Amino acid sequence: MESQEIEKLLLSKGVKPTPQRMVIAEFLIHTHSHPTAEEVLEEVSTKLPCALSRATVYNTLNSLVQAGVIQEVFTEPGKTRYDANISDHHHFVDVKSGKILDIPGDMVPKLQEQLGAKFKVHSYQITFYGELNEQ
Amino acid sequence: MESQEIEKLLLSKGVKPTPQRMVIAEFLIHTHSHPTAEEVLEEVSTKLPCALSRATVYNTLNSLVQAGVIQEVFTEPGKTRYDANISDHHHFVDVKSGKILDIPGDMVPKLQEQLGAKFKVHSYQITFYGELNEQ
DNA sequence: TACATATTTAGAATAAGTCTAAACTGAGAC
DNA sequence: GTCTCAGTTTAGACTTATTCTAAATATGTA
Ligand SMILES: [Mn+2]
Ligand SMILES: [Mn+2]
Ligand SMILES: [Zn+2]
Ligand SMILES: [Zn+2]
Repeated sequence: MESQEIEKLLLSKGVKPTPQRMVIAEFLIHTHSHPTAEEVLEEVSTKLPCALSRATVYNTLNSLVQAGVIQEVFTEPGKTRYDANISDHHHFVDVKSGKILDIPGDMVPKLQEQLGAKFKVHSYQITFYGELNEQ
Repeated sequence: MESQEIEKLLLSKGVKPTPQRMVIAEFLIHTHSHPTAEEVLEEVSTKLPCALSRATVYNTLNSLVQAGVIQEVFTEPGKTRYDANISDHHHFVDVKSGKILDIPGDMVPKLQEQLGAKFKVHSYQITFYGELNEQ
């Protein structure tokens, strides 16, 4: 995605595209690594001429979640990860490498209607733990 | 479950049933509330004639997870919850009350085989977020 | 009893995340 | 062009969940 498209995306979601927000959003949109806030800070601060504070990283991540530009991913205790892929998808944790891969929503059956009348499901999240097979 | 059964359970899993471990295991086995470590400490320390330290609560919870007597449940960032229900099941978070309910595994289709040859799934966890309907 | 080992303890340390109050920025109003 | 003000960023303090540490206790065995 081009920088200009990202700028338009933020504007369309009501987030003012400041330089700090732009570089964080660009990083998230261009990676598939599901980084933590700390990883975002490390990666992004090198690409910036000026300093970038921890508070701004957290503020920006929370704003982008709020605005629906990115989502939080919980796969392990004590750490929140961030994901610019907001399409219908789930996650596969390779327990060997710790890598987190996207599993498209259509690779699993739809579960929205499975729980009957008692539960009104807004959303659901499947986390798979396992190993990537060779090749 | 009787106290003696719980004692046998711990012994069978190689966990020595000390008084602290017993009272923590009993509390977890008798609740459906998916408590945090802090909640376990609060609840259990009132039932004990002596003091119970935070470290022992965390050590015991980790030992019980290790031994397969209980499992960790991640439904929100920054908090680990504990669950003595180790049967095949998933979780429903009522976003109004915050309550976490068990969803038996057979209420959703089996997903083990869905991901094809590339992924070897050891386990998976579905978290539903939504509302409980009336009645 | 004596010794070794496992367990528990209080409190220090760490790490993720939030809050605060001051400094900075940029878009109008004049 | 300066003034003003709301919004943003900042460094660092703070909070909270969890782990670590080193000393004290309990347990099991010889
Ligand atoms: Mn992608
Ligand atoms: Mn039950
Ligand atoms: Zn993803
Ligand atoms: Zn459960």
